[in-house]
Amino acid sequence: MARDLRMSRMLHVLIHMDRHVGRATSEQIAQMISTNAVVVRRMMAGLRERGIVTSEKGHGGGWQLACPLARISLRDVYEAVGHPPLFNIGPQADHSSCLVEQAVDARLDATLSEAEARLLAQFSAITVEEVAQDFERRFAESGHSVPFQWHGSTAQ
Amino acid sequence: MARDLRMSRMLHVLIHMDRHVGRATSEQIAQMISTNAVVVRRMMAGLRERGIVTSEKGHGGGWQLACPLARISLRDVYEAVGHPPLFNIGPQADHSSCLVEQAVDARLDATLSEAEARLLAQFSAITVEEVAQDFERRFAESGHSVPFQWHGSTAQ
DNA sequence: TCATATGTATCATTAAGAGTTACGTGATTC
DNA sequence: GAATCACGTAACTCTTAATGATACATATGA
Repeated sequence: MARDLRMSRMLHVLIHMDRHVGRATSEQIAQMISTNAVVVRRMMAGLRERGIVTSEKGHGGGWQLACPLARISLRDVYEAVGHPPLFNIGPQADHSSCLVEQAVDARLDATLSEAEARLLAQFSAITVEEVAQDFERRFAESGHSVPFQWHGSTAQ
Repeated sequence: MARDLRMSRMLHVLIHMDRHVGRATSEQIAQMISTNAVVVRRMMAGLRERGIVTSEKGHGGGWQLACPLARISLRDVYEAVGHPPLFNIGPQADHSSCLVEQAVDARLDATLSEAEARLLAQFSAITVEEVAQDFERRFAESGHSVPFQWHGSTAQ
């Protein structure tokens, strides 16, 4: 597919959850981001392992934030969804016996690694709360009457 | 597929071509990078348009460097192979009416755009000649008797 | 005129994310 | 304790983009 959407989608979900009363089911979350409940559980599993969200089974179950958005960085979310490869370009994974190819791969790897480190540092410096505030500004400018646009069915 | 290999492969090819006497056919180049001659022509077309290489048809034809490696930056090569998307992560391409999603996408796009600009600046600052010198160092340390490891059949 | 090599359209293959179905397990409600 | 709800997860299919392969046209040189 085009590219990995998990980080973007999880940020979207986390901010909605922060404004969501009580628990949200996988089905409700799936409707927020226009996808399937199984896809949601797959993504959320990584966040649960890191203590960002909790899940409960059975009646009244679902997902809930386990910490304030101010304590979650974009880096945390990136790692939680499985730290997918950042770049779409780069050398082949396997090693060649050709010294030219080795030199090219090494130089490209080094350049990309440096860029990756810088980008991850940026992610570390941005909290989900900051992004939520971006949304608040947009909302204030829009003049809507609800704190966010709720796509799915009403909360439990 | 895993990721876009064109930039890496083209760098590999350009350095080989710089050490190659006369013209190299698509078939010979394809063997250098273990692929198909048509794939090579597809990649090289972009380089020809930018004046990096020239091509000749018929007997004795093939590809030839049109300028010294010192005049070609990694950025030039990146653009020549069609500037493929740099990142494997990011928001969905289409726009949503959800203000939360808009805020997330905008913040992510901004962060990635900044990272992209920095990486492209890095690419602009590195010439293919520098990478060729990386190879020369590796070669000197390896103690081989030929200036590079030629994978294909002997040159014309 | 024939062999050679590029130019290109068209289709097949491949890899990874995303989507879907099916079924198991635990928790709540009745 | 039976039914229902919701997560947990395995095992598929679908989609997309890069890559690989085939076929054929065109141009060039021997």
